[in-house]
Amino acid sequence: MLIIASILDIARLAGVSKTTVSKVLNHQYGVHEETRKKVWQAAAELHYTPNIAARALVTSKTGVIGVVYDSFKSPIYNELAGQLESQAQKLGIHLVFCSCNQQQASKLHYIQYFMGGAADGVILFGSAEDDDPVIERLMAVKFPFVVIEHRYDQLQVPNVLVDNVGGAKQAVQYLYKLGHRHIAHVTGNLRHQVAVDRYNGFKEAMQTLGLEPASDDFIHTDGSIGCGQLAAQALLERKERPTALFVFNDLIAYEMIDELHRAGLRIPEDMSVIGFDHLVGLLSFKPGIHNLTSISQPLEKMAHAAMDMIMSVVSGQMPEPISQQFKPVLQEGGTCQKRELHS
Amino acid sequence: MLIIASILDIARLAGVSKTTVSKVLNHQYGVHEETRKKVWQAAAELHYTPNIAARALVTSKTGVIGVVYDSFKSPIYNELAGQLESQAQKLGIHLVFCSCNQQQASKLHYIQYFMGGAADGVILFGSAEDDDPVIERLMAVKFPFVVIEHRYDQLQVPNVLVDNVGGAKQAVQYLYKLGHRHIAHVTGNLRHQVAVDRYNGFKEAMQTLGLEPASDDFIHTDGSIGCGQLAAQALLERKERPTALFVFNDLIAYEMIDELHRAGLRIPEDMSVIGFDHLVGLLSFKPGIHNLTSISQPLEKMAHAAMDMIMSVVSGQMPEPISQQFKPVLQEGGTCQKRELHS
DNA sequence: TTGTAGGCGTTATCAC
DNA sequence: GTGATAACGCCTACAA
Repeated sequence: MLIIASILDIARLAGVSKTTVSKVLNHQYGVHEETRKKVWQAAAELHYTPNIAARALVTSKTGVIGVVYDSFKSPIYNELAGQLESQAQKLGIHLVFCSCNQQQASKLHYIQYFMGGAADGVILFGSAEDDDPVIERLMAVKFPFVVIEHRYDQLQVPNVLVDNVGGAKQAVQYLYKLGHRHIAHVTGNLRHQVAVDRYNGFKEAMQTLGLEPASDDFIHTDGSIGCGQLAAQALLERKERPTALFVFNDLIAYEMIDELHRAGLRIPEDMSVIGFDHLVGLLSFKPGIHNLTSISQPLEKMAHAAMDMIMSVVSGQMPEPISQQFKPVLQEGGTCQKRELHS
Repeated sequence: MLIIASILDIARLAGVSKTTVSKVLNHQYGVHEETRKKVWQAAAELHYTPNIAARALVTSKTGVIGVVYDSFKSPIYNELAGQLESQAQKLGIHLVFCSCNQQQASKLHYIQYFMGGAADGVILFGSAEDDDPVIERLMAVKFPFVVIEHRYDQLQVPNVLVDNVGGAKQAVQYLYKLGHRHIAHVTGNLRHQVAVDRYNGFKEAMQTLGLEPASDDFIHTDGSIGCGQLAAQALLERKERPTALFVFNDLIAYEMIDELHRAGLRIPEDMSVIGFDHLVGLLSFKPGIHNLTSISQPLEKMAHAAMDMIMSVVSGQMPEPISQQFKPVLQEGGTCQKRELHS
């Protein structure tokens, strides 16, 4: 039922051979002006659409890079998507995105789809701990890929990431300078490398400062929507509360602030809160009570680096350096407050 | 350099023919148990990845539906993406998303990519007025597609949409019942059908109620980030202000509220505001001062309908009905207030 | 300047 | 149960 015309159809209509049509459609050299016109006219008339499957089959190039997400739900991913798009547009290549909705099987399927000729390379986004089979697979067949957010210390994997450990340390040091001594950490899903890194950064910074967080100064979440409410409730139940919170990311921080607020706590008077990601700019259109203090990621630079990397991997050379780490920056908002030390 | 194994490689390693390998990998019937085992083992050993380009070439089926956005920037699109993903997962098919960043040329390229064998059909998202060449193209070659948000009264185009005219009318009637008589409308980008429909709905409802909006009761925006600030400033400059605003969408409404607030106006005491899209649920993690009153779209139902439609179009039959319209629902928040009539 | 022929990796038809 | 062989639509030597 589909009436997509092929080169052969054009050739017949224009009264020339397939080769000539192909030449006109691509290289455009060594063809008579007359013939060329006829071919273009026939192509237009037939609404010719090149079959990229067939073309990819013979050239093994599609001009497309696939991007695989864990989920479309996180605003930070969306922001990065926009940045990647801009870069891609400049480079004249095209990006297609997909989300595996946290399902590993689905992720593998998409990878296969891309490996099997739908893309020249993939950008993997996220740091789920069970990503390893996917990475192994890609490495085994030497399919071009770049990872964003995950960290591979052993393997030679092209990746761009943010120094999450350092970012967490910055947060702790900042709170310390403000006079806070009892600081709690609300973790993300520790099955993701990002969450582990921020967790470790927190612990290290605390130890360096001579502070020993108690076990209940770690409030664990799974990073899902609504987990901030639960975390806040857990916090509220304690008799002795910390004076400051370093929260895995802004989403959770906002959720917690909302819940703490509801319970009558004032931010930052009763509790200082610092997040991660610095989504405040992104959400500026929604006027909030609080302008969250947060650690920001240089998304534009990261997108740029990731695109450069994938392009060079696709063209056959390992990027130099193979891994790029970016420094996050603390952005002061209005959710942290100085604290007198004689508390 | 890529070392992706083919069926031929497996055949050699397993000591059988290509045909047999193909049978094992797909149909799984009429092959000896012994042989089957050998083939699977060889496939695993070689990290076999089917070449979907080649497969698509002969079967003209990919199991993938392409989704084309105007932009990744709008939160409502993301929400819908999530819904579509859920539906697709249930149906066992895969979705890849791309955004043309408002560039028509880019959109055409993606369409060609999908038409040329990367997908079995496409879902088009948005209602830019210059989409027509894309639609024409798809119709000319009878490539399966479904449109969300655009409205085609003349053409037989499979589409799902929200009754934007009706939604706008609801908003006006609601404000009228609250006692408002001087109502202004902040438009979206009128080059998009959605914006035009809401604009028309507003005008019709006003006329029906015997209210005649002045020309400066229409504040025009292009729908871009930051346009709400400008709209609010335009509003503030006027000597005689309306008592209520019907705003094209929630983003703009939030931006305006923010700006009006800054200028000392209280919402809803000094100005009632109603938006469209009902993003409040989506942004619930960021505690705001205001819980916006808004017209909500039944995104889940729409995603469901769109997926059903594209599946039936792909399988060769026109969906019945060819167009599905959904009713938006007014969700009361805290940004609209009763107004005494003796103003 | 133009045309012929071969092959990319897969599936499908039809012999053996 | 198994294996040749012919497409699918395209590109690209190489030949005319």
